[in-house]
Amino acid sequence: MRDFNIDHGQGAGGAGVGGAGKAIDLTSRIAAPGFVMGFGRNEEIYGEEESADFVYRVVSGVVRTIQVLSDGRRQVAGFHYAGDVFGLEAGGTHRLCAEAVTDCRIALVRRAALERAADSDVGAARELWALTARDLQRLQDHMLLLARKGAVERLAGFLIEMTERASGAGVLDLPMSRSDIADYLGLTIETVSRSFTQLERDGVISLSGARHVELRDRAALADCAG
Amino acid sequence: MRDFNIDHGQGAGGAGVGGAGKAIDLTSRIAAPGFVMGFGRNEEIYGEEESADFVYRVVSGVVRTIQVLSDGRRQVAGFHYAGDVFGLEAGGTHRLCAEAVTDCRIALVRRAALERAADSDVGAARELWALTARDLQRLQDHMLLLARKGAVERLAGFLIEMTERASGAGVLDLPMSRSDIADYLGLTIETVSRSFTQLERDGVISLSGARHVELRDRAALADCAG
DNA sequence: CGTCCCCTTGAGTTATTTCAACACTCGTGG
DNA sequence: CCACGAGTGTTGAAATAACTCAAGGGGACG
Repeated sequence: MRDFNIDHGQGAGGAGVGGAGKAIDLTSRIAAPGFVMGFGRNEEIYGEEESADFVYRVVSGVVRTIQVLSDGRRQVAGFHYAGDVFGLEAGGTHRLCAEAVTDCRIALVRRAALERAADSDVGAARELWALTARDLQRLQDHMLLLARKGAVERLAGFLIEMTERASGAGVLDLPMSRSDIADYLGLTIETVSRSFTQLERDGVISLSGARHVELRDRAALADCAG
Repeated sequence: MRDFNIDHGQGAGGAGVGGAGKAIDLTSRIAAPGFVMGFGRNEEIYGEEESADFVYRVVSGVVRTIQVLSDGRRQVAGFHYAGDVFGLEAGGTHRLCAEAVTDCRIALVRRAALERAADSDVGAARELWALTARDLQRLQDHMLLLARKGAVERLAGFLIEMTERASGAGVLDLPMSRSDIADYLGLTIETVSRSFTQLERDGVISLSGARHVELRDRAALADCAG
């Protein structure tokens, strides 16, 4: 977090949040004097073991949170899209690190401000809890995928998850690399690639370039996901 | 939850909690008029999709929470020992189901009571959040294990996790079956069994019966866990 | 003493990884 | 404008880890 590309001002107004009220909006209840920073592709937003002084919200772009094993094996814990909050910890330090998948703008909120808000406002406290609970729930589903599903099932599950997040347009845009997908799904890039081709051969999806996926048969895709 | 084996009274006093203050004690801050129920081995405590009217605390015995895939594939999400709280949901329904691994006694607390407490007492609200956050953290570690580790590493990781929970005695007691362990680690019972034998061959552990494990070389075990 | 259940072990199969080669895209500089 | 190289994705062939199927062992309990 070295390069200060600060975009001071009403960090709230930006892109992404509003919408159908689905995304929990940290700033709706909490008077957060957030400021916005820009990050370039693959830039680190915060590191593992760093003290968790801030909570982050994606204004635009995509972010990944990752965990690294001592010997270098990497696990992508999740992808975060516009409106998503990440980096919220109950304890004092970050357990994952966060990196920009694409160029992105991130709103920062001081953790201390949230603590204060939670201490006085019951609704705010509940909102923080809900955010953590939502992460937990997503992780449970992901755990089932990792523990019990085959390569094609995992990829199908991933595509469905991404459809739910990105705009509902016919063509799904995947800003992350094969390597990111592989590390999210607990596979190798080769297996991810082969699974893509298999889904395409089966007529479930159609690829145009590596990052654009057209979902031809959503029911079949859901089927593949198990 | 059909067989009502209720053991009314001061559900708080029971076994398990106290200790070194490590376990978060739901009843310390929250005046919970909990009551205690007994469950037999393999009995269901609550089911998936059941409405989450209660939160549970293990008084004695061991509990597993599980997830089942439509085609029957099973995933054990976690094991819960005396003092552990489980079944706490931010939403209204249980996402997992819970079963008794051994005969056990479980303290039940009305969810509504907790909600009320959280609305008036900031500390209680924070405690609920902390419980969820702790689950989340454990799940992140587990996800890394599932996604990126080999069979022996997974088993070693499991044994270390269990040592941290059970009493620190030299011999570790594993009340759960090989099938439970396999479903927790995303393996088959055969692979779990083979991994046990390999750790024994390598002089890391020593088995006496299937459920008693002596940790001969804890450093080597930690090594195996990666 | 026999039966049941669970655990272990072996042998063959399968899914995924590993290693290696090749194709595509996209800037950069000649 | 084309050649080049780096980065990224795909494909093939061989190796390997884990799974499946099958058989046998041992303890608990009637």
